[in-house]
Amino acid sequence: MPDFKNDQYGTCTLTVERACPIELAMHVVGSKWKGIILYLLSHSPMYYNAMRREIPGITQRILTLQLRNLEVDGIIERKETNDNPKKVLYYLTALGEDFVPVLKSIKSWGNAYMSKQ
Amino acid sequence: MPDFKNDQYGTCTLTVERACPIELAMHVVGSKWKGIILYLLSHSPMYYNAMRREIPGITQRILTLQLRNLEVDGIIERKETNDNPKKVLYYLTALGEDFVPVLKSIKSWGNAYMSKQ
DNA sequence: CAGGATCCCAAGGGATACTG
DNA sequence: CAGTATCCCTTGGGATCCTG
Repeated sequence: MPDFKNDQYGTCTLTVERACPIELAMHVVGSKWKGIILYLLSHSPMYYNAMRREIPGITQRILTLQLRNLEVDGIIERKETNDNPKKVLYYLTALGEDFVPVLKSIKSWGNAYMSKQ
Repeated sequence: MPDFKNDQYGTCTLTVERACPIELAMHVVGSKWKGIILYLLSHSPMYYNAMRREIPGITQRILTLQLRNLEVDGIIERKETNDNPKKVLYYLTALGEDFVPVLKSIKSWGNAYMSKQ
């Protein structure tokens, strides 16, 4: 888990709220790829390469990086199998599952947005 | 309005969906400050400097930049008064209003996240 | 009051090659 | 299969000063 006492979120100065749940949420999930990754995992746990195939534009480095970030932030977990070659399964934590409804509302708004262009 | 035919969202290659409403939504609102800005505007229209005061960490350049982006993307609108010196009022469009429930769910998840640290 | 202009920096992201 | 290792580049964001 990250140490929020020692980063920007520990000393958030926004006056409308005593803290910044929105900025915090944006920090955790608001990158180019995290939304898609979480959307995939909201349907079922997935192995690394399966995820890669479902997100054609992403590179291995970036996918691994984003997965690590989500893991550190407690949104997902990874589990290695004993197979050879080994496989790594990624899945949502309880916190990650809690985010699924948020993701759904983001998705439906995105769809409405696209239809209005 | 941006020309989505000529950017990445026009040729999105994600296979799970024919298009990427989530990536699109993240693109539109997923920056460090946009969430806060929209949250403020969800309560009431605001003048430029009032917004600045409510978001202490932001610089003028960045605030203006984010407001311009949101305006181009059709999420907010700006209206100048005839006062001297002039004032500029920012407020949500219908599309922006549609995003408010999304923002609320993001906020409540963020609060839950913070309480679990 | 609501910005524009300039300069600068760090982070996120991308391309490619390699490996236990 | 699931990553590392390098190298590079663009973008978001920040600091400071100036203005109609």
